Amino acid sequence: MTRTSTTDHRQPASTGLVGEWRELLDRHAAVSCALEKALQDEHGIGLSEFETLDRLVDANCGKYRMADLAQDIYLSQSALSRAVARLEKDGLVDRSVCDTDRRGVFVRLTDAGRKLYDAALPTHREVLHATWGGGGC
Amino acid sequence: MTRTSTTDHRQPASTGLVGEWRELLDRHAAVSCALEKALQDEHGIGLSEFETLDRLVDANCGKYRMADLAQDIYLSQSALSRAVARLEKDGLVDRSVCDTDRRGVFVRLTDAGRKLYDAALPTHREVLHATWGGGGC
DNA sequence: AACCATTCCATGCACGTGCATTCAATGCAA
DNA sequence: TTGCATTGAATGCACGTGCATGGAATGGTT
Repeated sequence: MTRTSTTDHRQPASTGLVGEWRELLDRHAAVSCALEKALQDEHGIGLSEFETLDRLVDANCGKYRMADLAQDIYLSQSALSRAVARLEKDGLVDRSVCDTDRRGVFVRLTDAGRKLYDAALPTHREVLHATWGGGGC
Repeated sequence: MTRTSTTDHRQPASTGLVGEWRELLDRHAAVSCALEKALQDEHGIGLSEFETLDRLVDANCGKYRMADLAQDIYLSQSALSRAVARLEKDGLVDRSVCDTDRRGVFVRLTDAGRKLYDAALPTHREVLHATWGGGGC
C-alpha cells in the first residue's frame, strides 16, 4: 500500500504526536486570536486579562496571592505582574500588601471587575464555540 | 448529586469545551516555550523559523510562494515575512522574485538551511515528547 | 494608452512577553 | 544584633507579533 504518488507529502507528520502538536498550534492561533479581538473590541481587555479575572472569580476568600496566581495560570511571573497592573489601572482589580509577609501581594476583584467579567463571559463562550472547529481569525 | 462542598470550584469549567481550551492553553505555553528555548540554544533559530523551514522541506519543487506558505502555517502574513527575513539573513533560505508575476516571491531552502533543519529535527522531536505530558518550561 | 481596483509583500508603530536584574522583606545562622 | 542567602514582585531591555499602511505589479475597463 505504499503509494508512490507525488502529492502525499505531509502525511507522515500529520499523524502521531507531531501531528497533534501541529493541530494544537493551528487551533491555538485561530482561537486565541479570535478571543483576543472579541474581548478587546467588546470589553476592552485582552485574553491574558480575561484569564486572570477568571482565576480571581473563584478565589476562595476573594483574595489571591500573586505567587499562587502565577501557578494557576499559563502566564509567567512578569507577564502576570503586568497583566494585573493593567487590570488595576482600569479599576477592575486592586492590589494590597499581605500583612504577615509584606513581600506578598494580594490581588482582589473589584465590583467593576466582577461586573465586566460577567459581561465578558458570554462573549468568551460564544467565540470559543464558534472558532473551536476551525475558521476564526 | 449536587454537592454543596466549598472546595469544588473550578470543576464545572474543567469539563467540556472550556476545560479543553484551558488545557490547550497550558500545554501550548509549556511546549512552545520549551521548544523555543531548545531550538534557540542548540541551533540558533526560533520556533517560527523552524516551522517555516519544516514547510519548505516538503515543498514540491523546492520553491514555495510566500502567499501559499502563509496559508499552510499558523503565522500571519507579516510574521511570516519577518521570519523569512531572519532565515534569509542567516543564509538558511533565499528569496527570488517570480518571473510570471513579479509581485510574488519564492522562498527556497538553501543547503545550509536543509542541513540545519536536519540537525534541529531530533531536538524538536525530543523536546516534544518530553514536554507533551506536562512539565516543560 | 490611461485609470482604477486588487493582489503581494515589506515595514513603521504600538504592545505584550521572556529574561535578567533590582529592590524590599523575610528567615536563619553566627 | 549583624550578616547573608532566599523569596516575592516590579521593571529595563530586546524581541516577535498584529494591525494598518505603503509601494510595486497586475488585470480589467473605458
